Amino acid sequence: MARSSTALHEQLLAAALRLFVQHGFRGTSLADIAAEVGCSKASLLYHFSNKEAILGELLLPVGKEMVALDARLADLEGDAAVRAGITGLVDLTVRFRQEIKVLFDNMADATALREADMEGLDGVGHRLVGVLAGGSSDPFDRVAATMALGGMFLTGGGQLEMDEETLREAMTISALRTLGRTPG
Amino acid sequence: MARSSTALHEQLLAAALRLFVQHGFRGTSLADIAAEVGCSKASLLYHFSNKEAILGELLLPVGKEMVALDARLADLEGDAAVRAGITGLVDLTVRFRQEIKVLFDNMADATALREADMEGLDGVGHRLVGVLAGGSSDPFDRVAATMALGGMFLTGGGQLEMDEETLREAMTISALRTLGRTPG
DNA sequence: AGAATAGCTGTCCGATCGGTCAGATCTGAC
DNA sequence: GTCAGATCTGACCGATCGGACAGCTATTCT
Repeated sequence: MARSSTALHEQLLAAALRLFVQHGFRGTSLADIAAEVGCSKASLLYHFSNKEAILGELLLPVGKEMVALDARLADLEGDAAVRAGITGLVDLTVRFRQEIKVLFDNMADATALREADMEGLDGVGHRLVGVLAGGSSDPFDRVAATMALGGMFLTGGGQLEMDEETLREAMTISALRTLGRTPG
Repeated sequence: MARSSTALHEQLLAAALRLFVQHGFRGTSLADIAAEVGCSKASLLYHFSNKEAILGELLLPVGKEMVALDARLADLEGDAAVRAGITGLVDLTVRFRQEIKVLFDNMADATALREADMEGLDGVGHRLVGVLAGGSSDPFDRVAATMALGGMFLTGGGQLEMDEETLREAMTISALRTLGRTPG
């Protein structure tokens, strides 16, 4: 077979993601990942320089998109910012269900992300809460914003099996409600 | 000093909780916990038969109260069940902020809980979603319920520093909104 | 055909981890 | 004082982990 090597690389990534979601980063050994795809541990370390590199390659796309969303929201204000924030977060959540769970579980371990150009990722959580709270620093608004944000992440990471369209709509409307805003 | 031994026992529990929240169960070593309170690893293992026993002693109270809440809700129906569910969850979340985070991070590892009389804990999450969804199996309702539930757990586990009364009120109202219900 | 390169593996290593154990120290009861 | 039991500790052990390395194989290029 011609490009079976590249195939293995992505098989390993998929297996790692699966195992990281199930057992956590620290709860998954290199041997586990290798065994999942039926290759040797040494072969795994041929494709990835070390364990953190797997995590990095897995989370870099999500991280980049979160930072991009964050930057996009910085130009907006008030109601427009809140709605754009929810739309963007719902989109991210639906597209990267498992990755987001892994990302937030292992934020502290993901040194690889910070060693990339991802320093911007650190404060993104707090800034998103700020946006969803409509810029308000009122405790009530911030709790609502944190709940909307947390709920989306947990719903996305959860094993809810339903068609993407319904999930998007349900998450959007529920989040708007949590923030005390009417849909539309 | 008289009962310094009992004091050490609880110092160890507090240190373990702190470290489990920060670095996770697997990311915390027995040596870390012992060092945090300045005693030897062997002394730690004198107070707790093994690492899981620490987790168990830390999570058993929360687990019991979650099962108790679950049982209490089983007798209710409709709107009353939803509101009692939210009240109960808010109460639990406020009282056991950190423990809940640890509980959900390490549900799979917490064999100790299942070895206690806590088998009832397994399905409690799904049942609570069912209650908050008002018994409905509509996908929309279940997403909203999951978001309200997830939001509360994440808000509670988060490091939001605010007075307990405000937090209770904000969480209750936000959760009711998420579920499309009017407060009061 | 032969060289070179990429892909893959078995084997080994140092570090760390959870846990054991025999013994030191301390305490209160008599 | 001394005895018993509780508390605490240093030293040690087997297992596991992340990672290094030298070599095997197959493909591709000249």
